[in-house]
Amino acid sequence: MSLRHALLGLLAHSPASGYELTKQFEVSLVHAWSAKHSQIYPELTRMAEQGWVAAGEEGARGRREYRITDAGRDELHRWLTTATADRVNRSEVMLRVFFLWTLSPDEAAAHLDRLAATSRQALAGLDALDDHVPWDASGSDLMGRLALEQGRRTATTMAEWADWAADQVRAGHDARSLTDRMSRRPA
Amino acid sequence: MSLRHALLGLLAHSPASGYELTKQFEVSLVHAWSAKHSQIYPELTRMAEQGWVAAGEEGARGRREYRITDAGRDELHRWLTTATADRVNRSEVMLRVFFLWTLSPDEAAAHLDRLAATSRQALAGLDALDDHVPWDASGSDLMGRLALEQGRRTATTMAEWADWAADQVRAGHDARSLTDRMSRRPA
DNA sequence: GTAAACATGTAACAGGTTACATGATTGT
DNA sequence: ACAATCATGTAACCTGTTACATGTTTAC
Repeated sequence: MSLRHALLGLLAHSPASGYELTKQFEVSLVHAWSAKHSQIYPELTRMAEQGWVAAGEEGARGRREYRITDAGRDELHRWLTTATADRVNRSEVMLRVFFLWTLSPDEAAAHLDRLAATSRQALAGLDALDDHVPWDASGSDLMGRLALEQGRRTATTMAEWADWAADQVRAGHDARSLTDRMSRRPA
Repeated sequence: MSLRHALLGLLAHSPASGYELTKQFEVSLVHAWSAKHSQIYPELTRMAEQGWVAAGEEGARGRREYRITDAGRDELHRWLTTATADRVNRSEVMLRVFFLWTLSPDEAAAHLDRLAATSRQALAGLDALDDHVPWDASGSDLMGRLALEQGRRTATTMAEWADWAADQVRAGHDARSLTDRMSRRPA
């Protein structure tokens, strides 16, 4: 389960309340993982029982701050260094592509055009995020910037692929057979 | 829910039993979605109740074949053409990257090297798949090849990013501050 | 005073995985 | 005869989302 490790990672940076952790999922971590408060609060309770985190005194407005324990840091390190088979990619976007053949060529090409536009919008959003985040020289901000760059490259790749795929579909529509025109990777 | 639509998409190609659909998830669709037979069988029952698919007679070994109905085709078309906000990306890979700062620079760089290697393995797997699948000129095979190309491009992007990120981490380790050396996108 | 933000929790449900359970047919 | 593959189903459990529910503090 990744949620526990996401929480450990956030708490490794500094102690925080469930409320604050929820906000961090909404902002900094949103492109990698997400979680609602209704999942986070019970999870923190279980992690405290397990000894990975420790709950502090109850503060103002019932705020309870959690801090990571040594056992928690050990578990975080174990999770980061033990190679685990990654869970299968689930992509609704790609699922749709598989079934685009059931649409008319015009509809399919339009769908791919929209996909390219959406990817470029996502890219613009990441650029804007980069501009407005006050990055410092800390290790965690550094990794945040590496992750952001990954997002940029992935969004760019998706946009360029969608352009290419739309071209392929349109070329196939114009000619007798799309297959003849498919550019395949060089042998 | 995407499972229903994945099943509709597969049945749009040809009628099939739950068993056959399960196999198709394991093979052709595995890079886009996955589902176990224990999820597929009850889902087909519900879809039949809803009128999106129709169950045929029970054949040998209790085999029951489902075919898509007109209502099912309508729903598939609606799903493909109605723009739906894509569910948030969940990536355990990127989640780990966010927390690499808790490791030593050597460990972090090694992690990114492994990530690059894994991506190149995935790329090789996709190339092998392309070679051994008997593609024909049908629309569904065409879309399969477009999706495969997307996988190739994404894997390549990930590998190149991981190489770059590992360099950044190592450069930061060698120098006083990693930030000075981070290449940022041009304004 | 009142709206916004802080702060925490529970319940019901949907989606998905693992494990349990059974039986028929085909190939060797 | 035995193993592999075909073929279907249920139950328990885990993860995650939406909705319900409550009370405090700060800023205007």
